Amino acid sequence: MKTSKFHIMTTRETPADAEIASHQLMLRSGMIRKLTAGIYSWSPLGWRVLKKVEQIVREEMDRAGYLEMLMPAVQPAELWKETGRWEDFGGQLLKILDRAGREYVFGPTHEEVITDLARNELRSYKQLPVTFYQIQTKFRDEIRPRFGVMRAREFLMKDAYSFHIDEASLDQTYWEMYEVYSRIFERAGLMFRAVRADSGAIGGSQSHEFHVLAESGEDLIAFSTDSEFAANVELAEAVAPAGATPPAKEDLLLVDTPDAHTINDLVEQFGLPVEKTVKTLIVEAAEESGSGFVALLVRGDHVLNEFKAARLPQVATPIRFATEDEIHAATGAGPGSLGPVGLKIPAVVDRTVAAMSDFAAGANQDGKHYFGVNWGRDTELPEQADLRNVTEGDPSPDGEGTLQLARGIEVGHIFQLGTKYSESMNAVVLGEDGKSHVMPMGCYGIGVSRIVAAAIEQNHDEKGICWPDPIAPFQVAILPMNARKSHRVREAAELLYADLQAAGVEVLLDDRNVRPGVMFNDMELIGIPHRVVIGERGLDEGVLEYRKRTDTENGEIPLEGAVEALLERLG
RNA sequence: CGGGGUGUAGCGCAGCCUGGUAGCGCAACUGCUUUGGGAGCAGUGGGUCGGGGGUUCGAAUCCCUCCACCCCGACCA
Repeated sequence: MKTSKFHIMTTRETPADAEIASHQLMLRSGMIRKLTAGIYSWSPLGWRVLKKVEQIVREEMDRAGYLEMLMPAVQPAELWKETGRWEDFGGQLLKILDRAGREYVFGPTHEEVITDLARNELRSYKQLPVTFYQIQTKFRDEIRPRFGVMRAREFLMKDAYSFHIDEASLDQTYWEMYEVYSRIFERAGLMFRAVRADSGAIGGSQSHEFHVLAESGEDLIAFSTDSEFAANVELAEAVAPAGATPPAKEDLLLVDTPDAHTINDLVEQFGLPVEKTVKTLIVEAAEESGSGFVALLVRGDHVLNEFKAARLPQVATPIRFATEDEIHAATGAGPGSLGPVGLKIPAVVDRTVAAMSDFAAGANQDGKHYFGVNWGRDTELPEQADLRNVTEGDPSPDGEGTLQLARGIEVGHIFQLGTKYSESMNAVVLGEDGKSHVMPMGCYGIGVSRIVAAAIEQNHDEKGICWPDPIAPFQVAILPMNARKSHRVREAAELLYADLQAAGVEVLLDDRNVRPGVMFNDMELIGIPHRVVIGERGLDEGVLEYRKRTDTENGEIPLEGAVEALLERLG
């Protein structure tokens, strides 16, 4: 491709409403253009990248023996009413009417359609297991679309669905899919982690999310230094401290702390180590507990995990923090002066807190704290539970290694659905035993368009995008210097261009009559991984200038055999 | 859905408070010069000032209303 024939639409200025790097760079490089909130056009340049990702996904799915198909984007409401999701899916479901006033949805996902197909087509266990997939535009009416195609309303997704005679078969395909997904992200050249996700209300089902690691990720994940363990921070267990609680060394001391209303104040004003402080949070109690409010205690530098807290039988669901007035009424003190000693309401302490000694906490009197608090001696140790978010350095819940934290962008999700849809839609086959069996199902999604944005988040610098080779729109950019004046340069560029194309390389020749700086900046912004500069100077010496996008220094390759030399570098 | 903000040339913005015939930078187009890191000079084109209504001799500017977009939150997991 030549730039003169390929619509390059780079911009120097950053659009005002783009916040994160990938969004800015996709707009500046001209990969996408916004049509309306959360809905984007993909330019010829962007489309090349999207197709690359799509093709990697397709090849790996095909290789695993999964069957590609295409389902309708527009689906009748009846199917969604059958599974109850017409109501349950919520506002993200885009409902549309046809001219006769019949109700439809624009598919945000396709469990209903595929299950309908399966119940009509699948009759015998001999046809199982089978996995169908499609790569298709989905629409979810996000409450707040943002970050460009990262969280768009319309997006490209690969969704797959598997059908089985029993749970064991489902489990087998599930783990197979886990490997397929891992290969896909590896092939795309991305750093990723498979993260165990919440099995949640559905219970017992396996579920993993695949996250591309990037600082701007919306999810915080914890993973072990030494094992495969990885989990969303909100779901990772904070392991109870090993070893016995250190013995008390200090006496209980009531201290005037008129200006200390937060843990920070306490640490700054009294020079206490934050690990020796405890904070007390008051939430509404479950009705049957009859106490009105419950205190939750975590170490000063720890963060209460609302998921974990909400699961406590003592705590009302949904979880609600007490107001300042309620706290006063329940404890006799303000929120900045609460603690376990002399507390009038029931409390639950984090397991880390339970193992602390000689710590500081509010005295339940305004403007006073106790220092040197010890369990048992100064107050009864309340019930213990895992209440906090894990932090970096915590032991891994699986006992191997310690936890590290990283931000991730969810680009894939695999799930053992079980019979949720097959049961409500009566998708059954005859088994070997001659009886009807409801088919357990799995579903497996990959956000194809999101991967493009995630890849940029993970691979960019101050000049622009740094595509991993496998998903770059072009592999090589040829920049002729002053081609207008130099027929030698022009000819050398055309020759190399033709030779690389003949060798099957995707190459972009910048034949625009623009200054070199423009070419350099555009090609770096667009992120083409390999750059060849052709100039009179080099031709005199029989060399071409070569530079990898992520390198900081220029290299040279001999004009003689340049194609072969380049092919080697493309890997 | 609640709160906040913004809509003026393709992009980024000023003008609005204090009403008087719409401007700057970048981009685009033409010509000449220039060509190893976003060129210089000269010239040109481009605007329903988000839409509708009102006040006024006169509205980008003031008032009402609708719409769109952005940010924070809630929701969702």
